[in-house]
Amino acid sequence: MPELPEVETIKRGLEKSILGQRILNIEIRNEKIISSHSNIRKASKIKTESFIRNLIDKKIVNVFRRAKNIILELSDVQSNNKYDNVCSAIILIHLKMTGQLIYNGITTKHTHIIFTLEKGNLLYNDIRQFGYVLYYKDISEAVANGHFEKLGLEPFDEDFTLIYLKDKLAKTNKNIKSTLLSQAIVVGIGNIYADEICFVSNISPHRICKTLNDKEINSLYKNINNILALAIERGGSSISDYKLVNGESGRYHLCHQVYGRSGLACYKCKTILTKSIIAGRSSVWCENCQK
DNA sequence: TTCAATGTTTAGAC
DNA sequence: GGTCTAAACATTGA
Repeated sequence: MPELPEVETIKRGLEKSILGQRILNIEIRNEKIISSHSNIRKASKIKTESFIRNLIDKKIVNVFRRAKNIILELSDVQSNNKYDNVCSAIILIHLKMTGQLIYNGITTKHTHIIFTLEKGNLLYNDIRQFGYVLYYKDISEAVANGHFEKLGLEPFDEDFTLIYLKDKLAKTNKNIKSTLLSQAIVVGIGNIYADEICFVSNISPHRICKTLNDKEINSLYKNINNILALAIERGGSSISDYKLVNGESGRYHLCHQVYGRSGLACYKCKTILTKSIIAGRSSVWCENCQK
């Protein structure tokens, strides 16, 4: 569930709740979460101990988002120098399908990590356990370990221009739905927002990118920005497990035009919405409005 | 009991 | 090399 609007909402929630706090204790209930995917089966006691040793007593000084990743930047607090906020570690978090970061929540059987901070607890919950919470010395170490490798531009980056999108799509021989999901051109769009963006742009999810005309790409470009921005404004879409850091639900799912509406009438033309499987994921669209 | 669910990566086929 | 599909990860709920 967490796509860019949800991850951005969580990032903003973390800024309000945990920024400036020191990590007093860390309880790891599920070691798998702190091992990156390729290392899943190498989880060990040593890994857990070094994870805790590397992070404990440090202060959370920055929260960043890159694509659907959340990065907490930490600094040492041994010195009293208030300017000594040099990054001494990062925590790289990916929520995948069902990860949650909840401040001062109630632990459940799906709570895998508990960070005890000076003023409260931060819980990492994850029903399906696909997500991860990783320690790295710094961003460059994360990059060296293969993170952020095939990511395109951030949709709100000034480099993400109409010209850039046109140029990339003109070279892409696959359909628009799988292209949006791939993160290769623009990051942050998942299954929900891909369907919503295609619908509002009147583009079928099956359309091959290089066949899109100028008018269609203009519309796509505008709607990528508008829909993601509006969804952030509404705190994201809560369709199953997604919650804000304060435990509340988002409100953007109330605005969904097509996601989850297969078999129901199109809000624009009343045609029954169609469901196709594209890139292994369900896609809901209107055969009449989307060409 | 079977199927599908928000993300990402990988393997194999063409 | 490009692109497609299926499968993998683990759990829940319809």
